Amino acid sequence: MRTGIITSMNWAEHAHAVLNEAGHRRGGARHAVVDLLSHEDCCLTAQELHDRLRAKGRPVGAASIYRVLDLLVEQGLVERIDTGPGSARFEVRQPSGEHHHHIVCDDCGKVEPFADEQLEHAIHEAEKRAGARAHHVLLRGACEDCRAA
Amino acid sequence: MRTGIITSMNWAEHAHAVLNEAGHRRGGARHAVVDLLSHEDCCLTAQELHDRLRAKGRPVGAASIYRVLDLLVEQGLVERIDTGPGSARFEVRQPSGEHHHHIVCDDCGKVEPFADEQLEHAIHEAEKRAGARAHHVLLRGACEDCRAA
DNA sequence: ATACGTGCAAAGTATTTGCAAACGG
DNA sequence: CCGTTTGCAAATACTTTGCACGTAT
Repeated sequence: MRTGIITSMNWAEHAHAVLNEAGHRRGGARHAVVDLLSHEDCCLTAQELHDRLRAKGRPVGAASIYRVLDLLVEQGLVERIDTGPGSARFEVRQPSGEHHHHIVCDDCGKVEPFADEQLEHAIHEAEKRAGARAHHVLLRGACEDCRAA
Repeated sequence: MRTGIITSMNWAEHAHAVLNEAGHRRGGARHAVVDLLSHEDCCLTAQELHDRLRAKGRPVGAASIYRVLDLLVEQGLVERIDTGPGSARFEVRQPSGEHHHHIVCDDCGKVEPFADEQLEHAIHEAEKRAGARAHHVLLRGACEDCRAA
């Protein structure tokens, strides 16, 4: 996925525009979360967002992180992905619809992105048949690190 | 899915056999949970199990339910499915590998099963390519009830 | 008899909510 | 200025753990 940087700016702009449109103001916490998310290529947990923002010297209260994420999910700007117990993950939704799925390591819990053209096609067909409008696939298996160990 | 009743007995037997094999004794709580699960066609939350067992007049402590479920997942007898925040869902895993996926209603949160032959095929291909050994698909969209409303 | 299973209650996490202060437009 | 956003702390919801007792083998 080499498009992260290129589209990040677009997504951040897009996100602020949508929020503005919906009558939301641009506060510091929200800006920080949107900015951080826009530079990520794969999903993060609320905790990871919290930690990274603090590390960046722009700490944001946990509650605000959850509130901002809720808002973003509600506006369709972010996808919520439940990869297992303990914590939900959040990832930017490109307006183009371009996206990937995830493979979770059974052993260490690491989450990695993967994309598959054919699978995507089959899912869109299934979506139509079922009358759904979004989807997500989770694969499970040992990651390279754990396979080696 | 018309096979629920027919295979339930087999699965319950299978489950007890596997647990026995692994050196586990057959206590009351475990039996009650296995029995209930075996009669279900779709996934239940721990809370739902708790409630239904109580309603059946065979109350089981919440802790035991979680412990039994952990054990069943560990032995590959049950699949854990995270459909959203709040609670994980659990569903029997047929030894045959036969299974379905789920569609979650954006509105009311209801979870319904769906199966798709072609999709299943595409996923198996993707699994091979990614080196995974299990998968699960979640679709999202309004359910019939909510579409009507 | 003895180790595993169970239930209760206490402890942990992740997330949500109430509220007063800070802030954007 | 006024309503939104934020951060803190308290509250909640779900799940796990510690421990004493019950029970299967």
